[in-house]
Amino acid sequence: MPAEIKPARKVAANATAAPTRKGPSTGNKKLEQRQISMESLLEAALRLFVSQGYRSTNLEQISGAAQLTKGAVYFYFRSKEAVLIELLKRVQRTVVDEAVLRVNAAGPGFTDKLVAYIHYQAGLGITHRDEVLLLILMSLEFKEREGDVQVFISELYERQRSFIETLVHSGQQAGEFRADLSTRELAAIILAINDGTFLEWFRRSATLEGPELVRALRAAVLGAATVPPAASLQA
Amino acid sequence: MPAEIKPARKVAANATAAPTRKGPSTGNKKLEQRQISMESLLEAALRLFVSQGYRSTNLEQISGAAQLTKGAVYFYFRSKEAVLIELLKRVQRTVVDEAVLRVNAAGPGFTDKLVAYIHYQAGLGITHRDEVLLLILMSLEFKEREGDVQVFISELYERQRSFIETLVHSGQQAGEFRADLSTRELAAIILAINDGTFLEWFRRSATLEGPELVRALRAAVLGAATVPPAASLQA
Amino acid sequence: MPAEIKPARKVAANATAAPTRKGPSTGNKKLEQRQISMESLLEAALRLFVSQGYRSTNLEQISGAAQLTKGAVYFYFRSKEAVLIELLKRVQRTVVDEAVLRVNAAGPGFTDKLVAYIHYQAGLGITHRDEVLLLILMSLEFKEREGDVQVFISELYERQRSFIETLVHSGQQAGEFRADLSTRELAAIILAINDGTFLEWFRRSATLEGPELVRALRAAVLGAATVPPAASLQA
Amino acid sequence: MPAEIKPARKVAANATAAPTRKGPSTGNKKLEQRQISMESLLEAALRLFVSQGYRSTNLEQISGAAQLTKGAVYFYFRSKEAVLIELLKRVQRTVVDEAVLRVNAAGPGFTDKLVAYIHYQAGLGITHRDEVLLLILMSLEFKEREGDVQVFISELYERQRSFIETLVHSGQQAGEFRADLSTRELAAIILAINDGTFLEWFRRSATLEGPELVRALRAAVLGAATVPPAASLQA
DNA sequence: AATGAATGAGCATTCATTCAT
DNA sequence: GATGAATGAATGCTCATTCAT
Repeated sequence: MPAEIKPARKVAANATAAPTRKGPSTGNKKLEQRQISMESLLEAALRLFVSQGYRSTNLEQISGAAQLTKGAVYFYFRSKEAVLIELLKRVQRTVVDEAVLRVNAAGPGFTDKLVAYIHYQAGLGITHRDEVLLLILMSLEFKEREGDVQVFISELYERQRSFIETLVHSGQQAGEFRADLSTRELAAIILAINDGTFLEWFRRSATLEGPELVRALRAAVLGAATVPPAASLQA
Repeated sequence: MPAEIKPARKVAANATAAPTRKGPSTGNKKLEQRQISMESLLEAALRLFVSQGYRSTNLEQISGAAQLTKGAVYFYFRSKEAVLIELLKRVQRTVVDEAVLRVNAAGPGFTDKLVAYIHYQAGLGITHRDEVLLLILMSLEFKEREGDVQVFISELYERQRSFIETLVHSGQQAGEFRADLSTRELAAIILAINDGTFLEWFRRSATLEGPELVRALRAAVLGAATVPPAASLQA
Repeated sequence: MPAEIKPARKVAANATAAPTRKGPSTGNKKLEQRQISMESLLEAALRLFVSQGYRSTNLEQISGAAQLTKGAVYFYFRSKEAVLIELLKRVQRTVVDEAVLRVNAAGPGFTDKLVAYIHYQAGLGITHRDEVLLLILMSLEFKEREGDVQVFISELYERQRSFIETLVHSGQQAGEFRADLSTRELAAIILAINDGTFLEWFRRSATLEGPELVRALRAAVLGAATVPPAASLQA
Repeated sequence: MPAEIKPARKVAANATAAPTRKGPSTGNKKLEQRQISMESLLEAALRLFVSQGYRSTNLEQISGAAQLTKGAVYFYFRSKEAVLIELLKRVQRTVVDEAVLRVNAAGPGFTDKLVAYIHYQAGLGITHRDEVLLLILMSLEFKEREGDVQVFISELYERQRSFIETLVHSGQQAGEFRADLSTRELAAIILAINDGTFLEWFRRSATLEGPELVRALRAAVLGAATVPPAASLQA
C-alpha cells in the first residue's frame, strides 16, 4: 500500500509547495495528527457502512466511533459521499488493481491464473474483509442512484468483468476452459460465485470454516470453468 | 399452494387498465376494491424496495405508484415495515416453500434433486425475479438491524440452509456428492452461487443471456457438489 | 483627515503583486506585514459584505480572498462582527465626517452647501463606492438585530440625519429652501434620494452614465428643496 | 385579489378533476383550513423576511409565528425559497401589475400619470408596506446569488424600469418632462427616489409623517422630471 | 375506503469560534 | 504572525406516522 492519503483539501498541495515556516518536527506532529484522525474516520466509516449500510449510517456514528465530532468529518471530507468515495478508491487499489497484478504474475496456465484469482480473493476475505464487502454492498445500495458513487462503482465492476472475461476467453482459446459455455456468461458466473461466497460469509462467518469454504469455492469455480475431465477423456 | 400468489403481476395489468375507484357492475365491489388497492400497493412496494432498497423508498413513492396516497398505506398496513413483512411472507411461500416441494418431488437421485433445485430457482428468476431479489437484498439491508424483519429473514434463510444441508448430506451419504468437502461449507457454496448469480443478473440482466447463464450456473453447482467424473473413473 | 484611508485599493494592488510573507529588505518588517495582512482582510471583507451581504459572507471567503486562513481573522479581530465594525468606523470618517467638513466649507448660500453635499456624495460613489454602499446595506441588514453593529449604525445615521436637518432648517430660515414642507420630512427625502440613487447604481451601474445620473440627482434634490422659481416669481 | 392560491402539490389539480367522494361541506372545511394555514404561513414569512431578512429568518420562526411546525411549511411549499417566490408573485400583482394599470388609466397628461404613480406607490406604503419592502430588500439580498429568486426579481425590476422609462420618454417627447436629461438616467432617479423613500420610511416610520413625506416625495420627483416652470417662462 | 393536514424526530451540512503549536 | 484541527450550535429538509373527516 503506497503512502497516498489524498488530502481532503488543497492544504496538502500547499504544504508540499511551500511548507511556510515551522521546523520539520512541528509539521510532522500536525501531519501525524491529520493522518490519525483521517484514518480513524475512514476506518469507522468502513466498518459502519459495511455493517449497517451507507444510508443507515449517520455522521454522528462515524465521527463518534473515531472519537471526534460531526464537524471533524467535514474538515477532512467534502461530504458523507466523499468519505465513501475515498474508501472505494482504496478498495479499488487493494481489491481490483492488486488482483490484476497477482493474476498476471501467476501461471503458466490459465487454470493456474484462475486459481490464483480465487486464492487472492479468499485471502482478501480475511485480511480485507470489510473492503471487499464494501464494494459488493455499495454496488447494490447504489444500483439505481445517480451520481459519483454509482459511476465509480460501475466503472470498477466493469473493469473487473472485462478482466475476468479476458482471462476466461484466453483459457477457452487455449483449450483449458470449457468452450461449450459462452465467455460472457461463464465469466459472470465466476464473479457471481465470488460475490455470493463473500456475502454468505458476511452473513454467517461465525458458523463457517474459512479453509473448507475456500476448497468448496475452488471446486465450484473450476467445476464451472474447466472441461470436465471425464468428458475430455471421452472426447 | 402453487396457485397461491403471483397476483402481483396480474393485478398490475389490471391496475394500468382501470386503476381507479370501483369496477362498473360486479357484486362484491368493496372486497374487490380492497383487494385491488392492497395488491397494487404491494406490487409497487416490491418493485421499489428491490430497485432502490427499503430505506431509500418512501411511502409517497409506494402509494403514488399505486395511485393512492400515503394515508392509504396505513389503512392496509400497520407500518412501512408491515408492508415489507407481508411481501416477505409471500416470498417465503413462492421461493422457499415451493422449492422444497419441487425438490422433494424430484428424483430419484440426489443429483436430480439438486438439478431440480437449480432449475426451479432459475425459473423463479424469470417469473418472480423481484421476489427472489427482495429476499436477498433485504437479508443484506437488515443484517445488523434488530426487529421483526430481521428475525423473519433469519428464520427464512435458516430454513433454506438446513434444507440444502440435508440434501447435500444425503447426497454425500449416498455417494453421489463429494465427501471430501464438509457438508456445511458445501451447502453454503451452493447457496452462495445461487444468490450471487441472482445478484449478478440483477446488476446486468440486460447484457446476459438467461439460458446460457443457467448452463454455467449448473456447471458450477455440479462442479462443486458432485464427485469429479474423471476421479470416479480413476477410483 | 482627507489623507486618511483609501488604502483599501492601494493595498490590494500590492497584495496581488506580492501577497506572501515579508518584503525582501525593508526595516520594520513586522509592522508592515501586520498592516498589509490586516488591510487585505478588511478590503476583502468590504468587497464581500457589499456584494453578498454580511450574513452570506463567511470567514473562509474573507480570509481566502486575502490569501490567509480563517484563523488569521481572529488574530487581527475579535470576531466577524469586529471586522464589520472596523469597516464601519472607516466609513464614518470617509463618508460622514468628511461630508460634514466639505459642506461646512462650502457656501455662501445653503443651496451651495446642498449642492456641495450632493457632489461630494456623487464623488464618493466613484472613489469609495463600496464604503458608501456598506453603510446603506448594513443599515438594512442589521435593522432588527440588536448589538454593537446596530447601535453603531443607528448613531451614524442619526448624525447624518441631524446634520441634514440642520442644513435644511437653516436654508428654510434663510428663505432659500421651501418652507411649505416640514423640515424633518424634507431632510428625509434628501437622504432617501441619496441612498436610493446609490442602490440603483449598485444594482445596475453598468447600464447607467454617472454624470447624467448626477445631473438628474441634483435636479431631484433641488426640486424637492428649493422654492420653485416660477412660484417665487409669482410671489 | 383573485382566489388563486397555487397549491403546493398536484393535489389541487386532482381535487378539481375528481373531487372523489365527500359532500361539498366537508370539502370546504378542508379547503378553508388549507387557505388559513397557507395564508398565515405566508403572512408570517412576509413579516419576518422584511424585518430580519430572508437568510436570517429560519423556518421555525415562520412556522412558529403561524402556530404550526416546520414540517407544515413543507406540506405547503417545496422549500423556503418557494415561500419567498410565492410572496414575490403576490408582490408582482399588487405592486407592479396594478401600478401599470393605474398609471395607464390616469391622464390625460404625462405629469398626471407620473403623479398617479407616486400616489399609488405612496398608498401602497400604507396598505401593503411589507410587500413593497419585500421586493426592495430581496432585490438587494439576492443581488449576487443565482437561482430562481434572483431571476424572478431581476425580471420584475426590469419590467418596472422599462415601464417608467417609456413613461418618461413619452413625457419628454410631449414636452412635459425635461429633455435635457437622458431618459434612462431620469427614469433611474425616479425609481431611486421611490425605493429610497420606502427604505427611509422603513427605517424610521415612527418618526415621519406620511402625508408630509409624500408631499416632499412628489416635489422631488416632479422637480427632477418636469421642466422648471421659470425656465419654461424664460424660454 | 381513503384523504389531506400536520407533526416531530432525524439528518447532512454550514459556520463562527477556540486553541495548541 | 498565522495555521490547522476541531467543536457545537444552528438550519433546511425528509419522512414515517397520526388523526379528523
